[in-house]
Amino acid sequence: MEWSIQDIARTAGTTSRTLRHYGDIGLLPPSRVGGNGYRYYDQDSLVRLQRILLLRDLGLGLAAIAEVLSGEQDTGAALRTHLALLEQQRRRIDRQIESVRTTLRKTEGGEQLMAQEVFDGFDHVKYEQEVVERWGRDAWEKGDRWWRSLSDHERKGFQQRQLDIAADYGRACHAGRSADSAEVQAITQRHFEWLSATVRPTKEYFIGLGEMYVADPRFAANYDKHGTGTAVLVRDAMKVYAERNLGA
Amino acid sequence: MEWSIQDIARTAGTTSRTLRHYGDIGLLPPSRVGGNGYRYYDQDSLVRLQRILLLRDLGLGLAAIAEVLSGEQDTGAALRTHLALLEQQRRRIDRQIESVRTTLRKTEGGEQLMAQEVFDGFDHVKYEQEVVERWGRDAWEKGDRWWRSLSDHERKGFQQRQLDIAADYGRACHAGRSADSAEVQAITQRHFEWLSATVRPTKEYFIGLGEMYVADPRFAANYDKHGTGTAVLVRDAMKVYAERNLGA
DNA sequence: ATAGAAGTTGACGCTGCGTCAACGTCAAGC
DNA sequence: GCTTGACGTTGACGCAGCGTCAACTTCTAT
Repeated sequence: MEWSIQDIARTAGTTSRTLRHYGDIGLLPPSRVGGNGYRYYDQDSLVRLQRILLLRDLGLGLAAIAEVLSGEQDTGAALRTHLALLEQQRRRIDRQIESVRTTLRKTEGGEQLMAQEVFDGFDHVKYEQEVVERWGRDAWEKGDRWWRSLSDHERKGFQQRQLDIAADYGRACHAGRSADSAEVQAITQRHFEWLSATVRPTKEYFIGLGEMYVADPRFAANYDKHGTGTAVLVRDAMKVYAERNLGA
Repeated sequence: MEWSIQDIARTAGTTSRTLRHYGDIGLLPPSRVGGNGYRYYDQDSLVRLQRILLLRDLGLGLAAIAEVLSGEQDTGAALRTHLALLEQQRRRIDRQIESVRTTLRKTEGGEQLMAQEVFDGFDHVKYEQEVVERWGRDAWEKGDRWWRSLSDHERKGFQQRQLDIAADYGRACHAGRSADSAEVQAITQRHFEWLSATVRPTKEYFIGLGEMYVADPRFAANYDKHGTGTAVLVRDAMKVYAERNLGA
């Protein structure tokens, strides 16, 4: 028995375009092509098509399907590989959903849509290269191990303390305090302690970090959102603190 | 302050190609373009870029991001829409994972990779149009309601009985029984009863169904996998059964 | 002055078809 | 025998979001 392209398309629940596509890429050649160029399909074609569509519904790509059907790859292996891939996707989606929910809560709570608490949140993977360049691989690895060792709760707490510090800087800035004022230096003291949780900052490190805060808008934005100029104040305060309290 | 394209790309953790793309589509134009064509970005650009990347990490499309950032669409609404979309995707993935697992179990169990137990598994949605054409909308809706009313367990059982019947037909065919033999007619009796669970088949319906089994490879394959010619035997047996037992 | 790094503008590639466009075929009715 | 309409064909573009050459021009440092 032989069917036209539309016949096959309809019975299999797909479209003629798809069939021509499968023909073009050699996945499902017509069993016969008429002198007029018409494609005709037989029973075997249809069985093959069913398998293709089945695998496709499972989410496999056409290339993978071709491999399975040509027997180059056994079905079980292909499915297991694909399963792993699907599970990975699912985790990704789950993470995204979580992130979106969080972001949603934040924006609904009136917070600005801002970059994550960069660095202060230690997005280590993303900034690994940069951190390594600036402070050396040792510092990176140490910080990373430490960060990973924390529980979710601890991480949140750590970030929260950072947010509080930033907010306090902001208020001080708004109140017109100078970088070397006792008030600001007290905040910087907390800032220093907060940072000490990971690496014991040296004088240069601490000053350099301060400069980073203004030079790199990713960081600056996190402070300046509490008022323009806060980032500059922070930098100066850190410099003063370092020179007063950290040995050469 | 002003940065080159690479500076921005590095600090934001993306590539210059991406930035040019965003420039091309108007999502993030450079703050300045030099006489030599070089792109330069300022602090505002970077903040905007951060927001873009944040939203992108949440999975939003560039078009959606553009809307949000231009203020045409409020962030909350966009995020909620997106959240719904993500959840939908997750359900899809979950279903796929389930299907792949099932298929995997089946193929590992030695079963052939075959099209699902078509029709006999009542893939109603897929074949709705066809069923309606052949047997009318009433029959469809009745069958559909019935099928939906079943539990998963019941559905499996129903499919299993069908598989058993098909296998028995296959054995009878292999043994050379004729369509009007008592043995085959006994199987057909079960077949009829099985079908009666959904619609009380009329004579014409039952005969027509038999013809469908051979005319349509989707169905034929499900019988002929037990041996070539089984589908034909089934058709004939059904015809005999209908004429003997079903009133005009 | 010259090398090498970094910049530019195209343009193709990838996935899986949907969707025209422009044109040939075939069965049916007048 | 001609028209009509349904169905067929082969291109080719479009889509999302950049990666990846390619072929040049510019900046920077020696």
